[in-house]
Amino acid sequence: MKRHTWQRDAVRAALNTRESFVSAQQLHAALRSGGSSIGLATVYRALADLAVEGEADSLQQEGESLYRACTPGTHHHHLICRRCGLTVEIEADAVEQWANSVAAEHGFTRPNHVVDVFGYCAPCSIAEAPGNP
Amino acid sequence: MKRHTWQRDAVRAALNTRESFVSAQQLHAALRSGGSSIGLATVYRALADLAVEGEADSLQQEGESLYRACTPGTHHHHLICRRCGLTVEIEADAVEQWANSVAAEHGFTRPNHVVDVFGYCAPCSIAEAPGNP
DNA sequence: AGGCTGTTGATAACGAATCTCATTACCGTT
DNA sequence: AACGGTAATGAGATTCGTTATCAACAGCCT
Repeated sequence: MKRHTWQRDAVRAALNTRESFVSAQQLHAALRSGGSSIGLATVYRALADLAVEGEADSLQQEGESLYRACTPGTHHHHLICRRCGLTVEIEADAVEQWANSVAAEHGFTRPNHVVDVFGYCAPCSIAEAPGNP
Repeated sequence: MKRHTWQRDAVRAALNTRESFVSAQQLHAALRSGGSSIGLATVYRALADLAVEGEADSLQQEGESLYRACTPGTHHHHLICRRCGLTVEIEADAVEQWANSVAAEHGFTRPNHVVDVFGYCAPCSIAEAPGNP
């Protein structure tokens, strides 16, 4: 049976204050520096649970898992700034259908897909323009 | 200046014999058990180079990097069997354009994208059918 | 052949993530 | 309100993929 703890709430709350993907370690550090005594393992467990329950999205980058709060119940993808991490949720019905049909064409069943778009957001495009180190 | 060594060739050759994604460690083990004395670090370096030069594709799964030989010079994505790893290269012009336009719509520049489709290939669909453990 | 220098490989070091297990505290029951 | 079982916690140890170190080696140019 599943229990309600202040630690889970703290992780969920901390995740909701951000609009970019963060690692478990970053979140743990932020919570600790905010005065919490939460443990690292608990942050990992809470994030994994949130991802399973559909309250958070996760992606892997450079060998670590990043998490972000998401609007539950909707299937969506992400547009992510490679520089500052700013993330926008995007819908892509056309891509969903393409993925399903390309899988079917090759005899694949139970299709899943990973679709993420990376780039430089408007502010970061200016900041990192050629000649602006 | 870049030098030509038998180790790089061995890694490239080993990669070309496979049509699924493999980890650096798997490749290293295969090469060693094939009589080679190549070092693990060298396999990592060779794979990283091949990926940069466009001779290999890479993806991250469960915290490790997997590599696969690819047809150089073409931009493509992958349809990957979650059970046996069988991989098919797929073209997706429509998805490229969608990615570019969705990035532009939100003011993002220099768009990249990660698009991979996972599923069960035909043989594995049968092997893992509900009721076939 | 000689020498410069990029490459190799055994090992150490690193870091993210997980496991262990004694302790804590949530929550339905009484 | 006290109880008790039991899921959750957290400090530390552990695992495992990957990278750094550095002396020895070997490719390539002259």
